[in-house]
Amino acid sequence: MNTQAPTGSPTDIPQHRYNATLANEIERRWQDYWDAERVFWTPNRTGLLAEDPRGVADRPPVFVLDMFPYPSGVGLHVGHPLGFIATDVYSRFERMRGRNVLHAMGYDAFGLPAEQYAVQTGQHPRVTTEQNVANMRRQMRALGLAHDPRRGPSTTDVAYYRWTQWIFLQIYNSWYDDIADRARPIGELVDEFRAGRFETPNDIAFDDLGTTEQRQLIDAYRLAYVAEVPVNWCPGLGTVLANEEVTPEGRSDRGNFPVYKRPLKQWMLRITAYSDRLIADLDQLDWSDSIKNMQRNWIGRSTGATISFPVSGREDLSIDVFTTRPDTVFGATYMVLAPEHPLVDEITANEWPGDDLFNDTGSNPLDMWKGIFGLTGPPPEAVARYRAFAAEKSDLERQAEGKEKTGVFIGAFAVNPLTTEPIPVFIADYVLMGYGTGAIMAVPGQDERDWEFAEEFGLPIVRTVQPSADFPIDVSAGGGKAYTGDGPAINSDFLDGMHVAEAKQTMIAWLEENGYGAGAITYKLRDWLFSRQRYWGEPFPIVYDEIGPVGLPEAMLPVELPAITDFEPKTSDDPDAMPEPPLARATHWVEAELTLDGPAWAGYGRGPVTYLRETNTMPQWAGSCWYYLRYLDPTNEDAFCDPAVEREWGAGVRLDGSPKVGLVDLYVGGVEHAVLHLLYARFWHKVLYDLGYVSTLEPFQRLVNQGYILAAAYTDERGMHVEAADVEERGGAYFVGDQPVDRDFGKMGKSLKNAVSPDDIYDEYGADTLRLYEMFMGPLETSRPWNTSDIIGVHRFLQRLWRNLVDEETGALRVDDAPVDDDTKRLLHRTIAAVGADMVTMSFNTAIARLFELNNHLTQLAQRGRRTPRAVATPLVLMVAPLAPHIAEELWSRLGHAATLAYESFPEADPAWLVTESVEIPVQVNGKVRAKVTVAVGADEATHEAAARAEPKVAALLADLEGGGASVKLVKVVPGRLVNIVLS
RNA sequence: GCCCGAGUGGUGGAAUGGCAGACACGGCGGACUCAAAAUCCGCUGCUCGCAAGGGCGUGAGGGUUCAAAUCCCUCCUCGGGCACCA
Repeated sequence: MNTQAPTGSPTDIPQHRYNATLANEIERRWQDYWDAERVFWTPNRTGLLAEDPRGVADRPPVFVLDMFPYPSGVGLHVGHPLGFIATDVYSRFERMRGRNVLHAMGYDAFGLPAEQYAVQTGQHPRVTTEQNVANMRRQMRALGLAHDPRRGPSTTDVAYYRWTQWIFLQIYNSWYDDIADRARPIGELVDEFRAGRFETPNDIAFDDLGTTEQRQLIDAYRLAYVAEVPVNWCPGLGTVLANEEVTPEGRSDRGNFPVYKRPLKQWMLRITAYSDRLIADLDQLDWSDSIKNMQRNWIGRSTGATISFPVSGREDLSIDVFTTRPDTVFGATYMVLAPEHPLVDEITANEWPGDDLFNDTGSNPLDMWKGIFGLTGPPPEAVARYRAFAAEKSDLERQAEGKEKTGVFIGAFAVNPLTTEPIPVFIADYVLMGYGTGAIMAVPGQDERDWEFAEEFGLPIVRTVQPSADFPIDVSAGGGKAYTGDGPAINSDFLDGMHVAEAKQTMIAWLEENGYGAGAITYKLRDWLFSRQRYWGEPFPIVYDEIGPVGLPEAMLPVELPAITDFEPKTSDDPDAMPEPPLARATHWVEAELTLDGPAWAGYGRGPVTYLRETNTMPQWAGSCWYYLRYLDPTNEDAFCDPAVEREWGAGVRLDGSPKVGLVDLYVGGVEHAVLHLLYARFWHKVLYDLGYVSTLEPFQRLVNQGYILAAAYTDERGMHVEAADVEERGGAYFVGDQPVDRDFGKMGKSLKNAVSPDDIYDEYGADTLRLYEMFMGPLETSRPWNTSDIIGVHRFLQRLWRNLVDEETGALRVDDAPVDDDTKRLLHRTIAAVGADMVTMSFNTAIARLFELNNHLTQLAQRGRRTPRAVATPLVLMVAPLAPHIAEELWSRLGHAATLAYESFPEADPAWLVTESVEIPVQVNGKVRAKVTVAVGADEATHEAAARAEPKVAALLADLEGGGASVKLVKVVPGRLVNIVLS
């Protein structure tokens, strides 16, 4: 594998051969040069970073962004930098296309691993974090990534998180105006109350309300608010988690600990206010359909209606339900509330209804309705028992039980407003408190879940949509199933005969007219749980008095993390343990005597008061919601980003030339952030947009999700992974020593023990080879297996490229200025055209293939004793530069250029050399290629046909076929492409 | 179950209606060498055939078309997302 001979004298190796030793020397030298000459310092047009020695600030702006990494202690493996290399190649290409390119790398450095390491070692997480950042910077530098070093903040920098806190305050100090459909400053809400445009409680004028009432009224509108909500409490981590951080199995995404639903007071961000805009604006983004679909599904918009069902015998009460099928109300034969629904306590009967209720049905289903929970006591006892049963079940158990329906009748009845019949009310855990109204009308005839429940509990089933002909129409319990398709309404009075869409419309109109409901939209998306009981995160800029939370004035930022020694959140196996954040132990910090000037409705103006600080911290997503904005203006101490600078970078265009709506031109990162980071960041950006701090509607215009690098992983007889590096192949089987092992493929990493370190690749081939190999493996978006033995191919290319320009023995340039033959010229310009086009679409693998072809052609010239023409060497080096920048800089320098090629123009193809005089095209007979003929470019169809018929093989075949009785039916000519002669 | 995406030589992949397998790895053969490495040249989808040449071929089956890896339908397999969301 080593490019040097393992034995033999050193004189065997030409002194100036491009091998790992030379590559490493070249790479280090050019990395030093780029730093020293500030080659990749990108100027802004205005503000603090406007210094512009190269005069490029007025070029069209392009902002290229990577999802910034978490600075882990274990360092990079070769799977990590795939996206970083791709954005680097693209950035360098765009710079050579005459753009002003912003490309930088920051660090997402708050979070659990640093904190857990701190817990183990007692070392402050800031220390390990900074070490890890330094280590990662070094590893990135070795790859030759062209980042502006001034623009790479860490989210843990106080100068950075000060602005994270500031943005949180903007969110806190805002409310969502549903009429204007945007966020507005909270002071304007007070204006609306004072002006009487918004109703106050009991119609008391806003200024006549007590301070507490004023504050509670206003707080209820804020985009950041404290609420007691059922949250995902993870005692094993000692913290609560966002829905997005909980796996479908009901465990923590990180650590895989069990997660329990508990009502707790927590900070929430009102992302649901943006549900519609988060869906609608996807249309203007250049993202893959799959990511857009994932976001749409996550937000989960459903249209339908809310309907009120009066509670029998309780004229003051009704049960509100949400349904997407208002056309089926005539088939609603029972109702189900979520077990924790607040109405349950109010309407649960004290006694089971008497037998007389069931006389007309002939049989008494009460015992079935009571089920196992209602057998031995009155309804309140059944409710209590069922609630205990449902709460005890973890989400995992629910999953395991599948769709087995459980529940219990609560002794109450509601009235179906359409049939006017009383229908029984149940509680069941298949109805979720968190969605819709937490209650449903059950329509077993048209809903599979309701059907199963109805069968289980002996409830009546009424079909209200006529099933299509191929559908089992047996509606008896056990005989049929729910019909969810379209068809004419039946058993539905005034809807009968209408199809679903029309029936829905008609029913909604009826409901609105008769006061039983209205059209409605619901979402699966919940508000964002924003508190974490951890140390290593951003402190909230919030204090509490006896009334509630108070936002700190901007002047009091940053709120720095207090120095403590015990970083560990209290973890437990006990689901009933309460969260206890580490910051609560910093008692001297928690208590703060402050004078906050401002309006009383915001909690201000109380003179010097001792407040208690918020002891939760923000989740890791906070810092990553806006880091790209800080890249624009990283040293600004007066604003998170100068609006003029944001406008400058937001003014670019999309690939098709139309104006962009997203700030970042190209964002590359892993698909694992499809709904977490990407949704949160869009939400924050839109709040900042509404408040006038940014000019762009969206953060990320074009998104590319890179695939993973996979690698062979090996398991022994026990199924344990073994170090892939220790495995040998013998006769198609795999062994560690004498032990046979099984091979499969998986994402490269620590857990599968199949990581390959970039350092090993540098040592053996150099960074340019690694860059080129990762780009050559396949399209950026697809996952592909790492295969160390394939690297030699791209390494050979670089060696040949070097050899074609530099004499391996003497180190002299072997380039001359003799005229270039036409074949070479045509190939050069075809290559330039193809590579340029591939760079735009980031098809780097095919761009590299084209460069191989051109270089192989030069190798063949060399075989014939021809030196490489300078007119080819120059553009070839420039085309290689974005992909393998170190060797390109070195060759560029040896070609006699004094300065970096980073700002040279990317070669442009001369159209004159792209056209040829004649072209070889296939001739098909009956759609099968039989021969090839050469025709002049621009020849007419008749000439094509004549040439095809004149071709000996074709002529012979035609004669043969015609002799057999066939005749020419059609001659299809696509000029310059092919001729197809069809006989029959 | 629902929603995406993918399936092409021994391998990674190319071709998005017009010559299937560009480019690369691997393999085979050759040149150079005492020899090896490195380098360079040639061949390399399967199959029948001494050859010339023929047949087959992009997960399976069907369809549209002069022409399908590419478009449509049905199915299979793999990957990803969601999942009692009313």
